[in-house]
Amino acid sequence: MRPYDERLDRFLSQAATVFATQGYHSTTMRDLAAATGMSLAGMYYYVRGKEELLYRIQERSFAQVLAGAERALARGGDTDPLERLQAFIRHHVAFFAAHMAEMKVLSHEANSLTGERQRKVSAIKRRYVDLLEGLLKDAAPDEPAVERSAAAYVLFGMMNWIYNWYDPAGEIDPERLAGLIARTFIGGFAEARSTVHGG
Amino acid sequence: MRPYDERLDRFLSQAATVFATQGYHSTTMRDLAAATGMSLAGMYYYVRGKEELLYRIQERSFAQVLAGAERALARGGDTDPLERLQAFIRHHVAFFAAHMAEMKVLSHEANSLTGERQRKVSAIKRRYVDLLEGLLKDAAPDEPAVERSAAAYVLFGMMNWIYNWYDPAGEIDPERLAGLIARTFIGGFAEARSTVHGG
DNA sequence: TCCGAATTCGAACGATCGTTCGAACCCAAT
DNA sequence: ATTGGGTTCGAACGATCGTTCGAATTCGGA
Repeated sequence: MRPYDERLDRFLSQAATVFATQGYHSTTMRDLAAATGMSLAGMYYYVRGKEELLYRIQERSFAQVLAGAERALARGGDTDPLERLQAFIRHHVAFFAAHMAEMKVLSHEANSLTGERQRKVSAIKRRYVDLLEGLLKDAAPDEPAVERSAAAYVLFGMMNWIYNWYDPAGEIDPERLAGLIARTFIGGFAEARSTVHGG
Repeated sequence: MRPYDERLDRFLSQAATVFATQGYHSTTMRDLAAATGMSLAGMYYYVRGKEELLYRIQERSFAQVLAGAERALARGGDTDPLERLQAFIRHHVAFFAAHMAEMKVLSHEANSLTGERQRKVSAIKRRYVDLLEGLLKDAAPDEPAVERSAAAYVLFGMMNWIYNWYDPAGEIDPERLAGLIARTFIGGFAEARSTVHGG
């Protein structure tokens, strides 16, 4: 990897940490200069502007989590729909916990991009949501599409909200949290199915 | 109600809508003036500044949802822990759906306040979280406090995330969504308990 | 050692922000 | 008609923002 790319990567990671802590809009380019040790003008050698910086962070993180999820599903080799669903959840939570800053920026600043950049990130998000909805379709084929879509977002809510409260270094390690969420959703998912259609 | 208070209330509601749409930080006082029909300087007769405007919105919404939850629990008269938990969930989701703008501002701009104002809103939030944790304690007395706290935040994630995707005027009406979330969590909650402690 | 490209940076620009201030306006009571 | 407090507003201020530009610096290959 070229020195330029390494420095860019470091820059993106450091910026993600600042964005996660202060929020995108209240972070100034001067804050980023102070946090990275670069000069104010120097950052513009690596990035066209503040919004492209946010875009690069979001695009990189989303591509990673999407590729990671597909890898986790392929590696598992599972054929049981519920086990595949569980694998997806475990990967998402584990990745989230391991990359809190980037994932917080991805979740919390989802509407901070504009125009073409907004559209590009939304396209990746769509693929990721589709991936989960496909898993839910295999797990509950008789479910109406509307409820399945709602269930997908309910699950994403459980998982993405953790940037608001979870401390990866606290008492609950990421694997335990992933298990808690997976059991809560899958258990409730099965329960809801039998309740909705049976009574 | 005095005309002044009515105009203030209208102002807070309109401002909440703009904050919910554009985000707090990228909303300018000039945007608010245009949306409310007031002049730029005129708004300062009702509010000390932009941050106090956000504070008034958050404080008002949080007080409402907290009081509403306590009322819903008292009115229900339920003694069964699971039914009380369900009543809490139904109220929270229904209130959220009925006041999307304010609740989005409350959820998404939770860290946009500073100093004393931040502390005051956090204090109300603490009371609200404690209320839910108390319900969870009644529903699962043997659960360790750490897991119960995590479960509370997982539930809040399911419920508060809806500002990212839910359309109250869409195919799923609020009651149906509340039912979906309540069944998902309570079903999974029971499932998780038996799984964790049983094997 | 020297050269040219890659990289860094101090200093400044124009734009936009939140806020302020004093005057103007409205309206019920005198 | 006049007063006076409640309410609105045009205009401007100082601060801070993202960005730019040309010069300075660094550094590997000849």
